[in-house]
Amino acid sequence: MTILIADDDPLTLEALAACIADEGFHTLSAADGKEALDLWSQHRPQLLCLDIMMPEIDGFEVCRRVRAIDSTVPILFLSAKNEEIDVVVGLGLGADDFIRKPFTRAEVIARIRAALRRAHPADGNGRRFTMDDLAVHPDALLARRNGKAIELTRREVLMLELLHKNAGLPVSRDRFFDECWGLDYFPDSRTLDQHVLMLRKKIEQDPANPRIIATVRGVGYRFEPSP
Amino acid sequence: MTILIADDDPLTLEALAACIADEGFHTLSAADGKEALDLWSQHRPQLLCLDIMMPEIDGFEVCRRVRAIDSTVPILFLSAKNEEIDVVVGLGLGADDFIRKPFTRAEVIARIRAALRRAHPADGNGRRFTMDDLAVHPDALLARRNGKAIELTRREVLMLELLHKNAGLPVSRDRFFDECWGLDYFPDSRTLDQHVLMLRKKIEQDPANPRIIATVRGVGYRFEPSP
DNA sequence: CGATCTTTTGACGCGCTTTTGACATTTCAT
DNA sequence: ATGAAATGTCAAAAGCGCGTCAAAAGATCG
Repeated sequence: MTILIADDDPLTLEALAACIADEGFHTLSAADGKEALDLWSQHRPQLLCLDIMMPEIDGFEVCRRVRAIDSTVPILFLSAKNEEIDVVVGLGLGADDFIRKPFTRAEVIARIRAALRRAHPADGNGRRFTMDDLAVHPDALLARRNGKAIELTRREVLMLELLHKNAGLPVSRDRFFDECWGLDYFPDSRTLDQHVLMLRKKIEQDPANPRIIATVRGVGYRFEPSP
Repeated sequence: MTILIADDDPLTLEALAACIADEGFHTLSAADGKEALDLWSQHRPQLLCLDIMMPEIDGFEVCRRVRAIDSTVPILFLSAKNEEIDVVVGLGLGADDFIRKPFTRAEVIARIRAALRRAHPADGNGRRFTMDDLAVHPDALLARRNGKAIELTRREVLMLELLHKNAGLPVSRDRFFDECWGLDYFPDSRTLDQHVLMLRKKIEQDPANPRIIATVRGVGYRFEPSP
């Protein structure tokens, strides 16, 4: 698996390359947009991490030209400012994610892996877990009971994964928000309940008597595996 | 659980300490890098929140020196409004997260909890204590006798924890209110008795002859472990 | 742009938890 | 034994968390 990194600051470039290489990926390093395009056309890496601000050809332009030829390869942007992120979204460049500076090692790796999973669902096809008689395929956004498929949304899958990871223990409402939404997200009202409601309607045999997602009043919810 | 905070601005330091202490953590406050290092080596807190800009020894340097000895303790950085953070430093230093000023109370707490979860994945899972033949799982809001689950409310769990912490000693009614309700709470009437009544009904084999929660007339209640 | 799916929000009601006050019972000092 | 203070008990009231629905807002895709 090869990853192309482009950044005009040599120190950042080197640090990023080291940290990505540590995880077992091959890395290609480009110091500007032109070099990035050259390396891309020569090696066709499986993922690109582009700094936005680069001399001559900036990250946006690299993205545009790559997208003209390959509309599926995952492209992540590195950005220092919030305005830049807005631009990424606004331009509809087909960016897959952005990583805000300053970033931590763990965050970079996590976002790269997530983007790769989305791009190559086949690699994760084996990934699945069960909750009682429900088989959940997180990458396919699907669950199955008795072979019958149940479609799930991304957030629903995240919630099920979190519950499954903590089988037998209650997961607090705060943790749901932290891990399924984001550390800086604090919704006002009945958002979480609403998602639980939808989930129960989809995955419970009898949504009025939930057996997979139990309420723990004053705390949150719990998945209690059947014996 | 002890958290070290370092910031050279006394107002920020105090505000942070207050909001972290409110969540039930112990806090150590340092006004500069040197003090932070001293406190760290004396107390070995479980997490560090470091301001980056500090006189003499800055946050990065504190991190470097701590990391030289402990490579796993979570370290979060506080970064001022428009401060550009050195990406390379962040990547190389093993920073666990960055909190940008101005931050909200909820965000700080969420990031601290997330970092602690990553560092101690199993914490809370095994938390339990026994009171005679009753096994109490405080995080699950559950107690078990002979494998049979007894559901508890949060307040009931707090009361049992307090009694267990003071096994063999009477706990005054005032202390119950201080530790299970709040320091500024003074109920009018039979609130505490009522809760003891409910607890006994739930957890005593014979609620009329309580063996776990004994009354200490004129003082409060006591848990006397069986020999 | 509009169509559709997902997510968020506000209003409302139910039921569990907590609080309260009336009254019964126990305990201890006199 | 007797009365006062402390605690036990009960049932009703108050408070609050959660479930539910419908509608708005936002995202996604052609």
